[in-house]
Amino acid sequence: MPGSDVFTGTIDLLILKALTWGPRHGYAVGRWIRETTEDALVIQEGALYPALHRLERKEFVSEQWGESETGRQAKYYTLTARGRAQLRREASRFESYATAVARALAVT
Amino acid sequence: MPGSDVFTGTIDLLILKALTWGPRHGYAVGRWIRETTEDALVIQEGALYPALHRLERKEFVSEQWGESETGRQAKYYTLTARGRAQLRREASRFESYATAVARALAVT
DNA sequence: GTCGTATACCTGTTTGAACTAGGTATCGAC
DNA sequence: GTCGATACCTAGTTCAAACAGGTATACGAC
Repeated sequence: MPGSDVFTGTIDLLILKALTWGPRHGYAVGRWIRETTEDALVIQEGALYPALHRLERKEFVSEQWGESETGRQAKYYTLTARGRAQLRREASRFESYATAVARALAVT
Repeated sequence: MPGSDVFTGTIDLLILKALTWGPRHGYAVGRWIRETTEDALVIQEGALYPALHRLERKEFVSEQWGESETGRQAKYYTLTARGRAQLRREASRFESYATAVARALAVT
């Protein structure tokens, strides 16, 4: 993960979160992450699309081609039941992890 | 990062933090991380020692052989000025990153 | 005595996520 | 007509972390 812009593992988590309100296409997922984190997290396309395919292989999301708001063909991703469970697991793991690190950093 | 036990990049951060109170040897660094995070973070030795060598190469820490509390030879690591600066940078990066992710996860 | 456990170090190999750096194509605006 | 935004893709590279071993000392239990 050369540049280390992103902490490994959080991309999947954020993608799953982005899909909690219904199907979204890949490009929109990336935009959602960038926007809701106010540019603090920008997922490169070379990381985003492989991550989506990875999640599809693991059956955390399913794919459907559809039409985007702009009238273009786009691949929509839908959170599966397994994906929803995975999101809960990963979110709680991230939180306890972040808390643990923050606690360690706070030691004086 | 196979098992995904640890979010990439945080090992270095925690090692640097562990050295803020003076020199510590590698084994003690690993123990400190495990103890202060109450087993939430257990750094494998196969990740810990290479990380220490990496930080040494980058001149964030320096090495000195010494005697441990148990009277054994042990390699002590000391935070350099550059290491201290790196710790500040990485700690603040982690905090803003964790905050951004937490904010995204909190969206309803 | 030797057996297990904790201490203390090490590295070769593999894995795989993220990055780099390209590529294709459509559409509206200027 | 070309520029930017949208929308998708993947081959190749990097390198942190995990895996899976290894060495050696000290100490108490048995």
